[in-house]
Amino acid sequence: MVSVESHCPKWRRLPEERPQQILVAAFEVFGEKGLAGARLDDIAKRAGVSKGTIYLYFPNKEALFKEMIRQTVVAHLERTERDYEGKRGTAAEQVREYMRDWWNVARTPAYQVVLRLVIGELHRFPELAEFYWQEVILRKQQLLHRLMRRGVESGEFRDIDPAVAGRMIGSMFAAHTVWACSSAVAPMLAATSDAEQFDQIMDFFFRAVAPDRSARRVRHRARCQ
Amino acid sequence: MVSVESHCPKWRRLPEERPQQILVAAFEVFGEKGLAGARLDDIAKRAGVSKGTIYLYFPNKEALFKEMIRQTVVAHLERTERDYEGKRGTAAEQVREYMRDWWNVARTPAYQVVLRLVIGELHRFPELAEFYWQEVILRKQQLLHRLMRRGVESGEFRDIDPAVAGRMIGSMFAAHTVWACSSAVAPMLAATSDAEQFDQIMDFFFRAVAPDRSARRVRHRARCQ
Amino acid sequence: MVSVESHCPKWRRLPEERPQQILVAAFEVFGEKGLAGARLDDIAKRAGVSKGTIYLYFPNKEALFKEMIRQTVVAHLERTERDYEGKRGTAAEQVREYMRDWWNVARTPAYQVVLRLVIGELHRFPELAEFYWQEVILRKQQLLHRLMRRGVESGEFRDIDPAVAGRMIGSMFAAHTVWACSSAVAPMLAATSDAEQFDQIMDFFFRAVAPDRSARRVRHRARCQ
Amino acid sequence: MVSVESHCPKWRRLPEERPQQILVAAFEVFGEKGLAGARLDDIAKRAGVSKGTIYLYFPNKEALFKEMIRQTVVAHLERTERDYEGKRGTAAEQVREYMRDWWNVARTPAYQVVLRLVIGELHRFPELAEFYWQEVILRKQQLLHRLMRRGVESGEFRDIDPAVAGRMIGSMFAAHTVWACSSAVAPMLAATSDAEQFDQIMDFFFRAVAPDRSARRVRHRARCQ
DNA sequence: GATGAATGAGTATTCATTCAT
DNA sequence: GATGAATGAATACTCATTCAT
Repeated sequence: MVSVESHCPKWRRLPEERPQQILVAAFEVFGEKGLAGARLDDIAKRAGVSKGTIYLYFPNKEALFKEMIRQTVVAHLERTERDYEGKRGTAAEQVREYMRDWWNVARTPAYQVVLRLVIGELHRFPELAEFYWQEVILRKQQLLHRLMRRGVESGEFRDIDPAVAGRMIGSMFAAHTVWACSSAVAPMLAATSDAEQFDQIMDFFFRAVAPDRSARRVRHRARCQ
Repeated sequence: MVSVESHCPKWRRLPEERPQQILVAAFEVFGEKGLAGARLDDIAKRAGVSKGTIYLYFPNKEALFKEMIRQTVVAHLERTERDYEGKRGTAAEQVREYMRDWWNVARTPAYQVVLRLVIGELHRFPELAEFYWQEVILRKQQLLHRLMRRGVESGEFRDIDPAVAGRMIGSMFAAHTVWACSSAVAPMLAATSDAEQFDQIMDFFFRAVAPDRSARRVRHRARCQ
Repeated sequence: MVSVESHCPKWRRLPEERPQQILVAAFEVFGEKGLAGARLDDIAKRAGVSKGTIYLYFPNKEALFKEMIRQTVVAHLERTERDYEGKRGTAAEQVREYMRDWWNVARTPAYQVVLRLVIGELHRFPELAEFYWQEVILRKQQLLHRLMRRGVESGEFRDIDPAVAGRMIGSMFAAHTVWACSSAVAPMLAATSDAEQFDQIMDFFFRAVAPDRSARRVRHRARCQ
Repeated sequence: MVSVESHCPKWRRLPEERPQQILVAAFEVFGEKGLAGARLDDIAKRAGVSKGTIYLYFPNKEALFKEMIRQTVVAHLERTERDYEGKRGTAAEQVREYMRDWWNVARTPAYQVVLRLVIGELHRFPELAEFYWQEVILRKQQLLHRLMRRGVESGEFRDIDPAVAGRMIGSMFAAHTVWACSSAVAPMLAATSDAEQFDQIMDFFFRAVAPDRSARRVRHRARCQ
């Protein structure tokens, strides 16, 4: 978890855990109420500090919100980002393992809160959106691309564009994650356990990328770069 | 399009087009600012009525928001909901046609606005979420289930659980739609045209539900329609 | 008294006397507390309106302050600005009459409040300072210049630079006026009635501009232009 | 310069130059922002101490303000207050010399800052106003009275009430000084140099107090000193 | 019906003051 | 003594809601 002052030198030195307390409280309250709905009073109360103290560490409500997103996402990244390419196993095994990690993280209440906030309010903070894109989505997709490409080369997968494959599995994961935390569509998943959902997605995915019947070996084509 | 007073008898008769003007304006402003960020002044101004007039037709801001969602969704339903079972063609053809309709609707700016609002704020309005579930998601899924079941029975598709298949294609559609309107992940789709995205999803889907190797061949038609 | 909306079209139509009520209350509170010390709650209470109503007519506290100054000064101008040149009488008589008008106005509590505010806070509002200079000080001085010049030409006064004469009598008036409302120096004037003060100033002034002993007629010199 | 603790025993011993540092910083900040506009943070920062340290030497912001005024004024007094009665020269010469000293001091930026603060905010601090009256104004006027009385007795001046003469020249000086530092009326003085202004005031003054025509001639010396 | 002036509760933000270290 | 983190009362400003016209 990256500490606060590494991002913005204008915030004062943290005299212990104050910024973390505040961010934790902010996470809860923003998660419940959204950006506009959250009251600084509530955040302060939940953090066990006074309202003024928040302003000692964050210049305003928006900065607090953005830092909360940033830090949660960073924490998430650090928890999931490992080098899967150095690992042993078939490409399929690696993809499955990587997606399982992602799935586990995505089941986290914290992740779901961030996800809802990201979808609902990120478009108002372009730099934050850019950060999210660069550090979260792009990195995830790039790793997936590498794994898929290896699988294509080894003949485990058919000759699918890795970017398309990454997007497809990403889309299924993202939607299932949002649905899981959205009351509106939760009933759709009610009868299916988390583990089943994961297996269903992976099974669906592997079938879609399974090698064509006739060709075990795939020719490297131009678009695979 | 369902008229306003059918939902709530306490709203007065519509004496021309007042409620529609207001809802249209509300749609724009809520879409830009979200529920909490939208100001009734702005909605009134954009609707060309006075702020007080809004209260002649809607008891408060939340009701206006809910009615806007409801009506947009209803309009959307009416535009897409047709009986695909009576149609001719293979199950795959019918699925593809149905999904194309859905895709076209989902590309609509209006739909994307609703989608963002739904994800961000629907959890605060349980009855609305219930309505959304019943009238949008469930109906869509049930139709898909029927089409899938027919395809399975006819041997066009492998023996997949129709609910799972519906969920998978739904998840891909939903995520691609959200992404298209979310600045955070928009770059991921930038290089791919709408038509390509649709084809990629459908191709991916049909491969995943294709009958097993040993079973009878399914005629794949030129997938560029 | 110039009405409010003639200055700034962005303020809404005044639906009777609302802006005046507010300005009158603002005048009192600002006069007692100064710009920073005045609370909008107090102004609203004293005006008999709610706090929000103030914002219906004035975009913020500063604008209210500035408008109050502007309007008081304008009112003052309209009360004093007459054409003294068309009047009959010697230049000395006209000067005396004009200064008496000024004196009377300057004794007004309102004027003293404005004066203190002007000296204390005007330097933060350059446009307002410019307005004050153009509309109040410059106009007064220019009229004085004309009167003095006539007196010099007619031989009633010695060949004094009208600008200097205007500045001198202005300085005495200004200081006496500030002193009268300043607790710090009020004791200095305590023993002297208003009428006496006026007579003393005028007597002092006329002696200082009295023609030189030897010359009844004054030669027009270059600097009198 | 009167040291701090002679005024208020509750302030602790000065352990070097701390209080002076603070007062100097306070002078600058109060001068720029006024009483209410000045922030203790800024004063502390400019003094190079922590905010808490200010409270070691001054019980609160107002006391700091008052002490600053007091000390500036005292310093001013000590710089100008000399015994002019023991000096040689005519009364007119002594008046001129005394006024020149005053004028020089009044041109000081520091004095102008104090002047603005005094006019704008002194009315809220009656004891400070009393102090100002006793120590600044009264002492100045009394010395002027003595000089004037001597001049009247010697026939240099006409038989004018010394208090009135003192008030008149004081009023001209005060106003010119305020004007010089007030953006609102600064243009009025722009074309006239400091030295010219002084000469104009003194010339105007000496003419107004010159002995009547019939009385004995007063030697007017080259008024350009 | 329609208006828009009026309301006042609600909230972000500031800053003088305190006090544990 | 000195610090500066913490406090929370104070206050400008907003905006959903009401209601007299």
